[in-house]
Amino acid sequence: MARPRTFDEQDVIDRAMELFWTQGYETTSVTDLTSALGVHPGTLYRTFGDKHALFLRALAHYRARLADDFAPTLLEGGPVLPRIRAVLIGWIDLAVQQDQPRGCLIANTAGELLPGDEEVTLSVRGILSVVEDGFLQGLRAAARQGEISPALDLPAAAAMLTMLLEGLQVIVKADPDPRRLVSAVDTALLSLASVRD
Amino acid sequence: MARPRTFDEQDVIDRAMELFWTQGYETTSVTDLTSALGVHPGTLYRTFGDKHALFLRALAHYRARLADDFAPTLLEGGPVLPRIRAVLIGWIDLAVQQDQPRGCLIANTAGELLPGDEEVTLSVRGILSVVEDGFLQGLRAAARQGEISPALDLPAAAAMLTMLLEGLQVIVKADPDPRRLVSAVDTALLSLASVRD
DNA sequence: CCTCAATTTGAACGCTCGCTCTCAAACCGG
DNA sequence: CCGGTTTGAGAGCGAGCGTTCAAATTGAGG
Repeated sequence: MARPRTFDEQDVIDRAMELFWTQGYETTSVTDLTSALGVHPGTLYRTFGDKHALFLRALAHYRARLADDFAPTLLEGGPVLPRIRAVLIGWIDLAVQQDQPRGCLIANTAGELLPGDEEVTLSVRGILSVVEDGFLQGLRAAARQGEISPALDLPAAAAMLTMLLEGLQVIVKADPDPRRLVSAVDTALLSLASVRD
Repeated sequence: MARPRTFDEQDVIDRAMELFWTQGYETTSVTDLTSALGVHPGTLYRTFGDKHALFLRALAHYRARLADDFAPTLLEGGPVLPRIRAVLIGWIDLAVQQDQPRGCLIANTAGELLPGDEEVTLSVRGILSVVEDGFLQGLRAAARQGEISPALDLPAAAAMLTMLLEGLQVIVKADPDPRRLVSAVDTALLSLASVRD
């Protein structure tokens, strides 16, 4: 029995995430947020607390999206390594096709706010573990199907792929030449498949 | 025939680089700089221009230090792959031994300021090319000495190692567990050495 | 149709930011 | 010992920051 909201909370969080992703945390002012989201300061602060809390919500939203897509895509069936390659290449395309490569929200956030901001550090760590765990599940499936050697240290290989992905996101912001990036990814996967027991 | 300076310009740049590295660009205020460097605002602005210009000087200083150390260390003689491993592990140790892992100035800067800041983007791109070129020289030496297959795409492998290094610097800020990082590096190098022609 | 809780609204707060300006102090050639 | 020039010192600038608050607006319940 009160006035209903004129905005959808999830939608606002999603748009805030996009803004933080493109511009970074410090660079995105509350004024930017209110004008881009069509939400006035008072509303924003009553709904989300403050800018920092909204950012944490945006990170959680990112994690949720990732958890829904990432591991399932890798495990859809059939050969896994080409699927891992497709995911990595997809990230490159996503970053390059923008007029300005915006990289990865996680890599950007880590560079800007870690390790000083403890809450954000915990959130980023959680998201990275989603990625790493996804890769690990994919690699286990690949080992079962004989795509890679069972002698491989799979958790270590998953960590390596996670590093490759995040490193990719750093490089792409400085020099978005897709070919070099793709060939580097191919070399990494070719190497992984070359390990014999 | 004028009053001499009481500070060393290179020393100030070096300390400013440390501060930017630890805290990030936006988070480091001019007040932080003046108090930590013992240089007053007026002096700082007359000597370096502004905060942004000082940051560019710090990046150039970082590049100079890297160019002096990186490739030469890789090419000192003997097997190269263990040397590449030592360099990567050295980066991990450097990041972890601090009370707070501060990662890599380049990865942090890329996350925070790229691609919006064009001058910084150019500088970061240059530094990354120093790293990548160093790896490439190392890999060429490794190929000559039979440590890796001549069938490997060496530029692609150098790009892959650069990504691995930068990705490492992202991960270490979120979860500075050295063992997982080291095993990931080992897996990457083992894989590279496993490629046959 | 009135009531009342929750929302929208936008002005305004205190604060810190990057930066500038003025002025005295320090040095060196003559 | 003095003139000229650059330095050190630090108070202070406007602008923008994140944030708050009181008033106007809205709409469902009794």
